[in-house]
Amino acid sequence: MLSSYSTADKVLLALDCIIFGFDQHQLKILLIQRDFEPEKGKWSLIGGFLKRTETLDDAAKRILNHLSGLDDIYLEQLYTFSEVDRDPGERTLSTAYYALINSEDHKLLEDGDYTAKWFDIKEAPNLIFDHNEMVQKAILRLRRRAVSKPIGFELLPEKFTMLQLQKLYEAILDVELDKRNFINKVNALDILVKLDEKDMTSSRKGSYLYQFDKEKYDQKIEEGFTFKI
Amino acid sequence: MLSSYSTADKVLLALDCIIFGFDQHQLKILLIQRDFEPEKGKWSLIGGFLKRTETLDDAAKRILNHLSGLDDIYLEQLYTFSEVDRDPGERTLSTAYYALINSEDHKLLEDGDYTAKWFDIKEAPNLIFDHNEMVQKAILRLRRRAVSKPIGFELLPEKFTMLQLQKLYEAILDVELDKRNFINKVNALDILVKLDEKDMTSSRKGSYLYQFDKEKYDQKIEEGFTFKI
DNA sequence: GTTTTAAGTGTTAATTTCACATTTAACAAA
DNA sequence: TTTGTTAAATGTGAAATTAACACTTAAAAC
Repeated sequence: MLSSYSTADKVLLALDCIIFGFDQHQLKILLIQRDFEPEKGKWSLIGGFLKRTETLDDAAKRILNHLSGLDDIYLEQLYTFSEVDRDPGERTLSTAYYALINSEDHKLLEDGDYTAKWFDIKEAPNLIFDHNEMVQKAILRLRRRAVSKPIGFELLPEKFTMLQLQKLYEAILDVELDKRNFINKVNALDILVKLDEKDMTSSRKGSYLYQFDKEKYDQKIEEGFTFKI
Repeated sequence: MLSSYSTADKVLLALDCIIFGFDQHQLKILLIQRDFEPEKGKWSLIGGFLKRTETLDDAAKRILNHLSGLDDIYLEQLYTFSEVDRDPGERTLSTAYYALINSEDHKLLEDGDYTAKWFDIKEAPNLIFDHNEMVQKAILRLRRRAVSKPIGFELLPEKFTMLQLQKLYEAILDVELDKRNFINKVNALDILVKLDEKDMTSSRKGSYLYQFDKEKYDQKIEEGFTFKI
């Protein structure tokens, strides 16, 4: 027998964001140290509660916008966590989202409620509630997505070198890649524009900068192309 | 500023199940015709509301058990749908799950509240709310999962022929596969047991029955094996 | 014993992936 | 202005995987 609306229980629905960044070496996540109860002083994901008048995507955007001032952040819903006692306060479910931001370009906003800090995904502190589990799930999802969708570029500055792109994929996939094979593969995709501009910070010779060509990518997708790294 | 528990809104959380079956030819989904309001008479997924004392997985199992009497059904959380006006009744979010059941072995239970019926995924009627979207997402998820995890067997009887397995994958992936290549690939996985028993219903010669060997699969996974069809 | 029907089986070509080392551009130092 | 230094740029061949493809066999029906 299906429950009717009237007899069904209402619950609090929270939303937690795993915010990924990349610092040219390691994949990072942004965590906050809570200045409020419960679990004051502990590290956690950035989160908030869903409002009656917004979708989960809206709520995720709102929370990220509040943190960063940005509203063009890559976001994807991950999973809804529902253990009965996951939050010791009240019966609360939480839908986790993950976000990809270019941590170089984007300064984070200050907020009296918390201090935010980037952590290497391999060196993150223990988190409250089920947030560790959320992070693990997000890493796995990011790994699967990054090889089948061109979302990695969200973590890089608009212009990047091939080596940066390679290091990014190495960090996401937690593997070492061969330079020539990687470049050959990326070039074969034919979705990057090689600029006339060089990044001179890393060597005397300088290395060419590239840009993701979204229009070209979209067109190729229409023609049946599949992205695969 | 993060919302505190006290000011946060509570919402109804529904749960809808996309129940997949396979009839030797086509991938099917189980739908019900609602005998109750709202949307009485229309087709919809099987669903219910989350109770305060259960997890989403629990709720999904409860709903499926009520329908089928079974409690060993393959289940996976799909996505949480949250459009503000997705349910015209009350502000309701819905977490969609998909389930795989062997529709031959398992008789469905009767229920006064609705009539349940199997539909080819390609011939399903229009559904209420955002249920069409849920089904589409479930099909895509099933496609991705079925090639990387041995979940297809959940849709087959315990003993099956190679042709049945091939037809199943053809139905899931919506492609035609080459018989010899498919068998070679499956045999190379080395996770099936070939029985001494034949299915004589389909030909004079009869075709050998196979069984999925879960222990062997689990052991191979531990040794670093990856399933891939 | 002949026919019928679906089951069962293997090889080759094509493509993709992987491993691997030398040359080049730009600046710095002599 | 030559030489040294450093990271960037570049291609090929072997190995593995995937894709294409057609004939033989077992069992029952007649």
